[in-house]
Amino acid sequence: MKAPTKRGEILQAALELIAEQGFHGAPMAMIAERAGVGAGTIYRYFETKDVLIRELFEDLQERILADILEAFPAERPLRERFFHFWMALFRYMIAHPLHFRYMEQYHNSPYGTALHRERILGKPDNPDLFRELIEEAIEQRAMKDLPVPVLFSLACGPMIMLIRDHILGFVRMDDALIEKTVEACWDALKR
Amino acid sequence: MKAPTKRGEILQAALELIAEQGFHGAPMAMIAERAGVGAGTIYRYFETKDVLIRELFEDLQERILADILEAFPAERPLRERFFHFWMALFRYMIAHPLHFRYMEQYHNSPYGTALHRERILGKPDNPDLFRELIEEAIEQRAMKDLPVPVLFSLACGPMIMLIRDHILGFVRMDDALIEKTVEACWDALKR
DNA sequence: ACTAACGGAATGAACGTTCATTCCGTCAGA
DNA sequence: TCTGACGGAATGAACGTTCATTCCGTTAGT
Repeated sequence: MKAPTKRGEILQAALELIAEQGFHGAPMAMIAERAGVGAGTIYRYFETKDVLIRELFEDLQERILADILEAFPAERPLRERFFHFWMALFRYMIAHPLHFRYMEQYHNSPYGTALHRERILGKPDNPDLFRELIEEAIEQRAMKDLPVPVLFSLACGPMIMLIRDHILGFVRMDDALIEKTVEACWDALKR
Repeated sequence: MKAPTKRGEILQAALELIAEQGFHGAPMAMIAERAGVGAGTIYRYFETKDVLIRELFEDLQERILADILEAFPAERPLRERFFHFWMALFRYMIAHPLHFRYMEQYHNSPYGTALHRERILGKPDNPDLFRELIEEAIEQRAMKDLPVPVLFSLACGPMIMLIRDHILGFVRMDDALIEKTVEACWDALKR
């Protein structure tokens, strides 16, 4: 399929260890070992551990966005796009639990806060799909009259908690249940 | 008012450092310094750093619960109790941002997962106020027909995100906005 | 009333461990 | 033979924890 490059092996090893054990449980030596690589070799591809962590995050972010954008019904009504967005994200995370766990670790760390700040304040060069969705809905007066961060949290909050609970095995989210959940979020948002 | 005990000083110092900097940013030496205490002294009060962290969590948990239970309208209708619970929790966290940040750090760590498991599976000796609220609502058929963890996340998820955003200054939650938000959550939950 | 002995509380230098990073000898390909 | 990629031992900083020592309020003896 794809010839595994050294760089790729290192990223994959870091992903697995950090997702499963957190940043604590992923020392460079262990990442090297799992990647089948000398400890020093990592530094040929990543300047520091920090850079490795950040590049892995950006890598995953791109892959996730690409997945959601695939078959995105850009021309359909708002509600349909809202549903597509969340269903796709949910399914992706359930199919790639390591990606979710990594993103979670990343967000709950000093890295995460700076990123969140950019999202809230709407960094322009990063086309934030969900943010655009919300802003369009506000224009159409389809949503409750609440500040953007509140609307944002009404949708994101439950999703994130539920994906974690599913991955940890506390609840089984099948397609029907995901749809019902997205529906409930929509009820929270809609005017 | 209260004579500050050494134990209390240590807990307060740990709370501040961990809430502000995370577990990483709070080495024992630094906690000792801020508490105005020798490094070794901490070990007269807490067996290990682990124990210190856990006892601080339990201490905060108790204080928060006591605050919510104050003036809790136990005999009023479900909806009113739901509103009281979330309004009180919200106000408490906004008034005590360090407590919130500490709880967040704790939950996003190995400590947190075990705890969450107990909550979801319903450890009986810990009277979980919100869980009881949900279960009563299910009996009354006042809520959507969804599994408990889903209902749970529909309420908790947004609240947690919003309290963080408020503390980080991304949104200003005043009493009126909090009420509107709780209302939106209720819309997500109600049948 | 004064002092000397006592003992638990407190201290912080020192220890052992863990980690990110660097260094340098080795080896494969050109 | 020369070059640069590679591995893994070496390095030093940072951390949690320990322990020999100091400090100080209390007590017992005179």
